[in-house]
Amino acid sequence: MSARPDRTPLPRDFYDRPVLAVAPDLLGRTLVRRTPDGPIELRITEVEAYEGEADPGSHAYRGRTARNASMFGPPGHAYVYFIYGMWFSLNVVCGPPGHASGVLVRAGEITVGADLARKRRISARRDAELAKGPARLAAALDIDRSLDGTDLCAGPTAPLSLLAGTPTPADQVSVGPRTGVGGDGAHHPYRYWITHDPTVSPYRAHAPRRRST
DNA sequence: AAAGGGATTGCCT
DNA sequence: GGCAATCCCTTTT
Repeated sequence: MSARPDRTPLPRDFYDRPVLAVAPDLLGRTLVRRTPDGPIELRITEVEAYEGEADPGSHAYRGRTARNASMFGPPGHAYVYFIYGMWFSLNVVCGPPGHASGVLVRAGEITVGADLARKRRISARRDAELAKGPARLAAALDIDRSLDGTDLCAGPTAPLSLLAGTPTPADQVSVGPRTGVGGDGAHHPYRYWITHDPTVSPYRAHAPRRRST
């Protein structure tokens, strides 16, 4: 028999570690989004690590701005950013204060409130597509910039929390290069997912860039 | 299954 | 001004 998911919030010190330790440890954890209509819960199946100011692929690379301020704050908080004119994505801030590292939550399985998620994800054909990809995940859970900076360790009245859930054994975790980042960083073990999980987003190589005229 | 282009706003140089 | 940690639809294999 499998153990029931642990409903205890992950403690602050869970996040106060190097991002490459935190990222794979987030797989299988439970993200809870509390909406006026009811809770939506998601089991995390895919994540990507961003190593702060030293990482060319990170939003923190060019230093602190109003947009990325949450990444420079204390660990265990959300960093939500707006991208491509229409989408939001959720990051979990980790590492000691000032490191500005975080984990992009890329995909997951909706375990509670699929009916609520589906209202915001009309185009999803199957339940596995509800949160397959970072912007889809944010849409399914009704996450936008108003949740930027949310304390993920807070109690059951918080709009967004991260519970211990069920950690994923190392032999069920796959590792690969990040999407969209070339050069040296491409070889680092930055992207983690639960092997063979149907909710993991398909790998896409870096899109070839078109020349401007 | 894979690949390409359009959508659409905010941010940084 | 140009691009961005993307998605979705269409076209092609």
